Amino acid sequence: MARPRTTPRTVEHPELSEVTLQQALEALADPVRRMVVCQLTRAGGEKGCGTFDTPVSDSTLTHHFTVLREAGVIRQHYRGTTKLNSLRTAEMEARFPGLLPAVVTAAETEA
Amino acid sequence: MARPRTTPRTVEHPELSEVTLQQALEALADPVRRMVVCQLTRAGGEKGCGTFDTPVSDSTLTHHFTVLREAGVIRQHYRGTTKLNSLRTAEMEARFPGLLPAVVTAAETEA
DNA sequence: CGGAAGGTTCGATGGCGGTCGTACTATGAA
DNA sequence: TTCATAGTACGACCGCCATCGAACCTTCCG
Repeated sequence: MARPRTTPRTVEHPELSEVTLQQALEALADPVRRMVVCQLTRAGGEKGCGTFDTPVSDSTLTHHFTVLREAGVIRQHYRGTTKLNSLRTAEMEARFPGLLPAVVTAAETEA
Repeated sequence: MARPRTTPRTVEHPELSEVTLQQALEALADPVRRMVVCQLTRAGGEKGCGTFDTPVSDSTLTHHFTVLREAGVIRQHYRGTTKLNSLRTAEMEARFPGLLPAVVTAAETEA
Protein backbone atom coordinates (compact mmCIF):
# COMPACT_ATOMS: atom_id res chain seq x y z
CA MET A 1 0.00 0.00 0.00
CA ALA A 2 2.52 2.48 1.05
CA ARG A 3 4.47 1.66 -2.04
CA PRO A 4 2.93 1.37 -5.53
CA ARG A 5 3.44 -1.96 -7.17
CA THR A 6 5.83 -0.58 -9.71
CA THR A 7 8.22 1.09 -7.32
CA PRO A 8 11.23 -0.97 -6.29
CA ARG A 9 11.83 -1.65 -2.64
CA THR A 10 14.17 0.80 -1.04
CA VAL A 11 16.25 0.80 2.12
CA GLU A 12 16.97 3.70 4.46
CA HIS A 13 20.57 4.57 5.21
CA PRO A 14 21.78 7.12 7.73
CA GLU A 15 24.34 9.78 6.93
CA LEU A 16 27.55 8.80 8.62
CA SER A 17 27.53 12.15 10.38
CA GLU A 18 24.40 11.00 12.21
CA VAL A 19 26.01 7.83 13.43
CA THR A 20 27.50 7.81 16.92
CA LEU A 21 30.66 6.07 18.02
CA GLN A 22 28.46 4.21 20.46
CA GLN A 23 26.43 2.77 17.61
CA ALA A 24 29.50 1.81 15.63
CA LEU A 25 31.14 0.05 18.56
CA GLU A 26 27.97 -1.76 19.57
CA ALA A 27 27.57 -2.91 15.99
CA LEU A 28 31.12 -4.23 15.85
CA ALA A 29 31.04 -5.74 19.33
CA ASP A 30 28.83 -8.63 18.27
CA PRO A 31 30.61 -11.73 16.99
CA VAL A 32 28.03 -12.57 14.34
CA ARG A 33 28.12 -9.05 12.99
CA ARG A 34 31.89 -9.17 12.86
CA MET A 35 31.64 -12.38 10.84
CA VAL A 36 29.44 -10.55 8.39
CA VAL A 37 31.84 -7.63 8.14
CA CYS A 38 34.82 -9.91 7.66
CA GLN A 39 33.13 -11.98 4.99
CA LEU A 40 32.13 -8.79 3.27
CA THR A 41 35.68 -7.51 3.43
CA ARG A 42 37.01 -10.71 2.00
CA ALA A 43 34.41 -10.69 -0.75
CA GLY A 44 35.61 -7.24 -1.72
CA GLY A 45 32.24 -6.12 -3.02
CA GLU A 46 28.59 -7.01 -2.79
CA LYS A 47 27.19 -10.12 -1.25
CA GLY A 48 23.64 -11.44 -0.96
CA CYS A 49 22.11 -11.85 2.49
CA GLY A 50 21.77 -15.56 2.00
CA THR A 51 25.40 -16.08 1.08
CA PHE A 52 26.84 -15.51 4.54
CA ASP A 53 28.13 -18.27 6.72
CA THR A 54 26.84 -17.70 10.25
CA PRO A 55 25.53 -19.83 13.09
CA VAL A 56 22.20 -18.03 13.42
CA SER A 57 18.78 -18.22 11.83
CA ASP A 58 17.63 -16.11 8.90
CA SER A 59 15.48 -13.88 11.02
CA THR A 60 18.30 -13.21 13.45
CA LEU A 61 20.57 -12.44 10.55
CA THR A 62 18.08 -9.91 9.26
CA HIS A 63 18.28 -8.23 12.64
CA HIS A 64 22.08 -8.06 12.47
CA PHE A 65 22.00 -6.55 9.00
CA THR A 66 19.65 -3.89 10.28
CA VAL A 67 21.97 -3.02 13.13
CA LEU A 68 24.96 -2.82 10.81
CA ARG A 69 23.05 -0.66 8.36
CA GLU A 70 21.85 1.74 11.05
CA ALA A 71 25.39 1.99 12.33
CA GLY A 72 26.51 3.05 8.88
CA VAL A 73 28.74 0.03 8.45
CA ILE A 74 26.97 -1.49 5.46
CA ARG A 75 24.83 -0.42 2.56
CA GLN A 76 21.97 -2.56 1.32
CA HIS A 77 19.87 -2.58 -1.82
CA TYR A 78 17.60 -4.95 -3.60
CA ARG A 79 18.17 -6.66 -6.90
CA GLY A 80 15.16 -8.78 -7.62
CA THR A 81 14.43 -10.94 -4.61
CA THR A 82 18.01 -10.70 -3.50
CA LYS A 83 19.27 -8.09 -1.08
CA LEU A 84 22.86 -7.13 -1.66
CA ASN A 85 25.20 -5.89 1.06
CA SER A 86 28.39 -3.89 0.82
CA LEU A 87 30.66 -2.07 3.22
CA ARG A 88 30.61 1.71 3.47
CA THR A 89 34.37 1.60 3.81
CA ALA A 90 35.27 5.11 2.69
CA GLU A 91 32.51 6.80 4.63
CA MET A 92 33.34 4.88 7.78
CA GLU A 93 36.96 5.83 7.38
CA ALA A 94 36.02 9.48 7.13
CA ARG A 95 33.79 9.32 10.18
CA PHE A 96 35.83 6.97 12.40
CA PRO A 97 39.37 6.93 11.03
CA GLY A 98 41.11 3.64 11.47
CA LEU A 99 38.32 1.96 13.35
CA LEU A 100 37.00 -0.48 10.80
CA PRO A 101 40.43 -1.55 9.53
CA ALA A 102 41.61 -2.09 13.09
CA VAL A 103 38.66 -4.30 13.92
CA VAL A 104 38.80 -6.26 10.69
CA THR A 105 42.53 -6.79 10.94
CA ALA A 106 42.27 -7.94 14.53
CA ALA A 107 39.40 -10.25 13.67
CA GLU A 108 41.26 -11.79 10.75
CA THR A 109 44.45 -12.16 12.73
CA GLU A 110 42.70 -13.75 15.67
CA ALA A 111 40.99 -16.39 13.57
CA MET B 1 44.64 -14.15 56.28
CA ALA B 2 45.36 -15.24 52.82
CA ARG B 3 47.84 -12.43 52.70
CA PRO B 4 50.26 -11.59 55.55
CA ARG B 5 49.88 -8.10 56.96
CA THR B 6 53.17 -6.98 55.50
CA THR B 7 52.45 -7.93 51.91
CA PRO B 8 51.01 -5.17 49.75
CA ARG B 9 47.79 -5.75 47.91
CA THR B 10 48.27 -6.94 44.39
CA VAL B 11 46.11 -7.00 41.27
CA GLU B 12 45.89 -9.65 38.58
CA HIS B 13 46.51 -8.63 34.99
CA PRO B 14 46.09 -10.82 31.91
CA GLU B 15 48.72 -11.16 29.24
CA LEU B 16 47.49 -9.29 26.22
CA SER B 17 47.86 -12.48 24.23
CA GLU B 18 45.11 -13.97 26.35
CA VAL B 19 42.71 -11.15 25.66
CA THR B 20 40.19 -11.58 22.87
CA LEU B 21 39.01 -8.96 20.43
CA GLN B 22 35.56 -9.62 21.80
CA GLN B 23 36.67 -8.59 25.27
CA ALA B 24 38.40 -5.49 24.01
CA LEU B 25 35.42 -4.34 21.98
CA GLU B 26 32.95 -5.04 24.77
CA ALA B 27 35.14 -3.08 27.14
CA LEU B 28 35.29 -0.11 24.79
CA ALA B 29 31.63 -0.26 23.84
CA ASP B 30 30.46 1.10 27.18
CA PRO B 31 30.21 4.89 27.44
CA VAL B 32 31.36 5.09 31.05
CA ARG B 33 34.39 2.95 30.31
CA ARG B 34 35.23 5.14 27.33
CA MET B 35 35.07 8.16 29.63
CA VAL B 36 37.59 6.47 31.85
CA VAL B 37 39.88 5.66 28.95
CA CYS B 38 39.65 9.17 27.56
CA GLN B 39 40.36 10.81 30.90
CA LEU B 40 43.28 8.47 31.33
CA THR B 41 44.57 9.35 27.89
CA ARG B 42 44.29 13.04 28.63
CA ALA B 43 46.01 12.60 31.97
CA GLY B 44 48.90 11.00 30.18
CA GLY B 45 49.87 8.80 33.09
CA GLU B 46 48.44 7.40 36.28
CA LYS B 47 45.21 8.43 37.88
CA GLY B 48 43.51 7.36 41.10
CA CYS B 49 40.15 5.61 40.95
CA GLY B 50 38.50 8.42 42.82
CA THR B 51 39.69 11.13 40.47
CA PHE B 52 37.50 10.22 37.52
CA ASP B 53 34.49 12.22 36.49
CA THR B 54 31.66 9.82 35.74
CA PRO B 55 27.91 9.67 36.29
CA VAL B 56 27.93 6.39 38.20
CA SER B 57 28.41 5.24 41.78
CA ASP B 58 31.70 4.09 43.26
CA SER B 59 30.72 0.45 43.26
CA THR B 60 29.69 0.61 39.63
CA LEU B 61 32.94 2.30 38.78
CA THR B 62 34.86 -0.50 40.47
CA HIS B 63 33.04 -2.89 38.17
CA HIS B 64 34.06 -0.89 35.10
CA PHE B 65 37.69 -0.82 36.18
CA THR B 66 37.59 -4.58 36.54
CA VAL B 67 36.22 -5.00 33.03
CA LEU B 68 38.86 -2.69 31.58
CA ARG B 69 41.62 -4.48 33.45
CA GLU B 70 40.48 -7.93 32.34
CA ALA B 71 40.31 -6.67 28.78
CA GLY B 72 43.94 -5.60 29.04
CA VAL B 73 43.12 -1.96 28.52
CA ILE B 74 44.36 -0.67 31.86
CA ARG B 75 46.85 -1.59 34.52
CA GLN B 76 46.13 -1.05 38.20
CA HIS B 77 48.25 -1.03 41.32
CA TYR B 78 47.94 0.19 44.86
CA ARG B 79 49.82 2.97 46.50
CA GLY B 80 48.62 3.24 50.04
CA THR B 81 44.85 3.36 50.06
CA THR B 82 44.82 4.71 46.57
CA LYS B 83 44.53 2.54 43.50
CA LEU B 84 46.26 3.95 40.48
CA ASN B 85 45.20 3.32 36.91
CA SER B 86 47.12 3.62 33.68
CA LEU B 87 46.65 2.59 30.07
CA ARG B 88 48.50 -0.38 28.64
CA THR B 89 48.94 1.60 25.46
CA ALA B 90 51.93 -0.15 23.95
CA GLU B 91 50.70 -3.65 24.71
CA MET B 92 47.27 -2.87 23.31
CA GLU B 93 48.87 -1.49 20.18
CA ALA B 94 50.84 -4.68 19.74
CA ARG B 95 47.81 -6.86 20.24
CA PHE B 96 45.15 -4.80 18.44
CA PRO B 97 46.99 -2.37 16.17
CA GLY B 98 45.21 0.93 15.76
CA LEU B 99 42.19 0.00 17.81
CA LEU B 100 42.67 2.08 20.93
CA PRO B 101 43.84 5.20 19.09
CA ALA B 102 40.89 4.95 16.72
CA VAL B 103 38.40 4.73 19.56
CA VAL B 104 40.00 7.47 21.62
CA THR B 105 40.30 9.78 18.65
CA ALA B 106 36.70 9.21 17.66
CA ALA B 107 35.55 9.75 21.22
CA GLU B 108 37.49 12.98 21.59
CA THR B 109 36.33 14.24 18.22
CA GLU B 110 32.72 13.45 18.90
CA ALA B 111 32.63 15.31 22.18
C1' DC C 1 -1.73 -17.80 -12.75
C1' DG C 2 0.58 -20.88 -9.45
C1' DG C 3 4.67 -21.92 -6.83
C1' DA C 4 9.15 -21.41 -5.05
C1' DA C 5 13.04 -18.68 -3.41
C1' DG C 6 14.72 -14.89 -0.64
C1' DG C 7 13.96 -11.95 3.21
C1' DT C 8 11.07 -9.64 6.72
C1' DT C 9 7.99 -8.99 10.65
C1' DC C 10 6.21 -10.19 14.89
C1' DG C 11 5.97 -11.78 19.53
C1' DA C 12 8.07 -14.48 23.06
C1' DT C 13 11.92 -15.87 25.66
C1' DG C 14 16.17 -16.10 28.12
C1' DG C 15 20.36 -14.52 29.70
C1' DC C 16 23.64 -11.16 30.60
C1' DG C 17 25.34 -6.80 32.09
C1' DG C 18 25.03 -2.11 34.21
C1' DT C 19 23.32 -0.12 38.18
C1' DC C 20 22.71 0.69 43.05
C1' DG C 21 23.06 0.57 48.32
C1' DT C 22 24.96 -1.43 52.09
C1' DA C 23 28.25 -3.62 54.58
C1' DC C 24 32.93 -4.53 54.63
C1' DT C 25 38.24 -4.37 54.42
C1' DA C 26 42.71 -2.04 54.11
C1' DT C 27 45.72 1.71 54.78
C1' DG C 28 47.44 5.94 56.78
C1' DA C 29 46.95 9.79 60.05
C1' DA C 30 45.89 11.83 64.55
C1' DT D 1 44.12 2.72 69.17
C1' DT D 2 40.81 5.13 66.87
C1' DC D 3 39.13 7.52 63.08
C1' DA D 4 38.90 8.83 58.31
C1' DT D 5 39.69 7.80 53.57
C1' DA D 6 39.74 4.77 49.44
C1' DG D 7 38.02 1.26 47.34
C1' DT D 8 35.73 -3.67 47.28
C1' DA D 9 32.28 -7.46 47.74
C1' DC D 10 27.79 -8.88 47.60
C1' DG D 11 23.10 -9.33 46.39
C1' DA D 12 19.22 -7.54 44.06
C1' DC D 13 17.02 -5.42 40.37
C1' DC D 14 15.97 -4.11 35.77
C1' DG D 15 16.23 -3.41 31.10
C1' DC D 16 18.01 -4.60 26.92
C1' DC D 17 19.40 -7.52 23.20
C1' DA D 18 20.34 -11.82 20.67
C1' DT D 19 17.76 -15.57 19.47
C1' DC D 20 14.10 -18.35 17.58
C1' DG D 21 9.89 -20.10 14.91
C1' DA D 22 5.98 -19.14 12.40
C1' DA D 23 3.49 -16.42 9.40
C1' DC D 24 3.94 -13.26 5.86
C1' DC D 25 5.34 -10.35 1.77
C1' DT D 26 7.96 -9.79 -2.90
C1' DT D 27 9.77 -11.05 -6.87
C1' DC D 28 10.92 -14.22 -10.41
C1' DC D 29 10.06 -18.35 -13.25
C1' DG D 30 7.37 -21.91 -15.42
